[in-house]
Amino acid sequence: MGIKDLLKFVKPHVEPIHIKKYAGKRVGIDAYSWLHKGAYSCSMELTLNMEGDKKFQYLNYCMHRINLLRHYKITPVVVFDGMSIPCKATTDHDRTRRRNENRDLAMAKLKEGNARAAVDHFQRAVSITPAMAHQLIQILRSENIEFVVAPYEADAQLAYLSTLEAGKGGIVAVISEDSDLLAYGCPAVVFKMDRYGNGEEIVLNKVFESANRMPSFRNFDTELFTGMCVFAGCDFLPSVPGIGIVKAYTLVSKYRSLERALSILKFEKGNLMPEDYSKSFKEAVAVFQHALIYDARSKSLKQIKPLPEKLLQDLDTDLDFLGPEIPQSMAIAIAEGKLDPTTMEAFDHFPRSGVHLKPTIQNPTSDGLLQLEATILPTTDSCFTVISSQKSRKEIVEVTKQNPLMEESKYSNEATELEKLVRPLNAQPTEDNKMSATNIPLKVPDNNPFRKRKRNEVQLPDQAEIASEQVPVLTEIENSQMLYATPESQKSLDSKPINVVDAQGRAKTDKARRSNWQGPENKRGSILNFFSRV
DNA sequence: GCAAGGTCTAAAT
DNA sequence: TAGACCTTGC
Repeated sequence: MGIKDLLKFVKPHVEPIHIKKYAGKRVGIDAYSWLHKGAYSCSMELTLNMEGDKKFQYLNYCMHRINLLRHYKITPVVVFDGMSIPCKATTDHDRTRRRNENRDLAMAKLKEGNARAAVDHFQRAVSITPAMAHQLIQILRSENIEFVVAPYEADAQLAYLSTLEAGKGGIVAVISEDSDLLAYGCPAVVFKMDRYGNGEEIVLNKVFESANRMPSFRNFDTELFTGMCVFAGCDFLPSVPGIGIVKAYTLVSKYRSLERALSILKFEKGNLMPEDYSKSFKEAVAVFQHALIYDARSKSLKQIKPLPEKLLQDLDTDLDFLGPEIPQSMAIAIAEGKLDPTTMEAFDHFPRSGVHLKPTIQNPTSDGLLQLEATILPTTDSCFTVISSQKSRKEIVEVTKQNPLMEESKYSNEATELEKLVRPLNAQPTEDNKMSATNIPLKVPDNNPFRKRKRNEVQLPDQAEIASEQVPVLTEIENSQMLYATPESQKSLDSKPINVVDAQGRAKTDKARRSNWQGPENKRGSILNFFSRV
C-alpha cells in the first residue's frame, strides 16, 4: 500500500525522465515490485503451479528490464525483501487473507467453467514467494548482477544503499513502485518505469528546495516528511480517522515538530485515537529512520541510522519493533540468497535441485555486494536454461520442476485436472509446451529486447501503423542463441544493415535509416524503438 | 466545498 | 498498487 495518496499529493514535484540519465551510475531496484508486475501475466500458472514454462514468465519481465538498464550502461543492484517486520504483521495478514479469498473465488469460477473470471481473481491472488525470488536470484548470479536480500524491508535496504558512495556499494537512485521509499528518505526514486525506460522521478532534495511548486515542502526535512507519511497512514500504522495526506501535511507544516503535531492531534482527535497511538507513531517513524539493514562491508545487521539515546528512553521498550536481531551467520545467508527468510531453510536443499552454490568462491566486489558463481550440475529433470553472453560462456542454471515455486497449495492436486478447463483461454498445446511438460529443458528467460529474432518470430506492424508512420521493422535473420544485450553486442548490431518492411510488406535493406529515421512521439531511430516492435 | 473513504479498473503478454 | 471516480461526512 505504501503511504496513502502520497504520490498523488506530491505529483507537482514529479519529473518525467528517461532512465538513461543514470548512465554510468549504480541504480537500486526493488525486486518485488518487478516480480509482482511480472507475475501478473502468469498469475494462474503460478497459483496452480501448472506444468509448462509460462509460470516462469515473470523472470522474463524482470530480466528484460535489467537488460534495459545494462543497455544504458547502468549498473543494477537488485534488492529483495527479507523477513516480515513485526509491526507490519496486520498489513501482511490482511494481504494474505485477501489473496486467499481471491484464490478460493478463482477456483470456484474455474470449476464453473468461467475461466475468464477465474483469471481475474488469480491476478488478485498472486503472491510473490521467496522461492520465486530465488529463481530470479539464480539468474542474477549467472549474469554477475549484484543483488542483496534485505533482512527485513527492501525499501529500508535501498534507502541505506542510497546513503553510501558508489565505491562503497552505494546507489544514486531507486526504481520502485512503492511510495514508502520516500518515507524512508530515499533521495531519488523512479516510479512507473516502463519497458522503454521512461519513468517518473521524485528527488527529495528538489522537493524540499522547490519554492514555486505547491504543496511546498520548504520547511520540511526528512524527519518531518517521514512524520507526515506516518500521520497519513502507512503499512506500519493506520491513520487516525479523518486524517489523510492533506491534513497530515497541514499538521506537520504548521507545527514543524512531530512532537507538537502529535500533541495537537491528540487534543483535536483524542476521542478517535487509539490509546497507544503516540507510542505506535514514534515506533513507526523510528522504523523508517532506523530500520535494520544488512551492511555488506561488515557482513552484519545494523540500523540505517543509529537510534538516538533520547528516543530509546522515550520509547521505553525493546527494539523488537524494528525486527528481532538474528545471528550474523543467518543474516549473511539471507543476504546472499542462500536462506529462505520466511522458513529459514536453505534454498539449495530443494530436492533434486540442479543448482549448487560454492560458498568458498564468493568474490566480494569493492562494494562488498554479491557476485557469486553458481556450480552447474546437469540433471535429467531440468527445465531451465540460461545462456549468458556477457561472460562469453554458456552457463546452464538448472531448476527442477519439483522446486516449490509456490507455497504449499491445497490446490496443486487439482491443477492438472483443471488445466483442461483453462485451455480454451490459451492456445492449444503446441509441440513445444508438450515437450516442456515432459522435462525437456526450456530456455528462460527469452526476454532480451536486443536479441536477434528468427524471421518467423518477427511481428510486423499492422497495416494502419505502416500507412501512418512508415515504421521501420527489424527483420534480421540469424540463428539466434540466447544473447543478453551488452554494449559490444549492441554496437555490432548497430553496424549491420537492417531490412525494412515498407507499406506493402516488401522487405528492403536500409542501413542509413537505423540512425536517421525519426518518427513522431520521440520514436527516433533508437534501437529500443526497433525492439519495441520486434 | 473540501477532504477522506470506498469502489472499480488497469497492470503484462 | 495506484489512479480515477464517486460517495460520504464535516
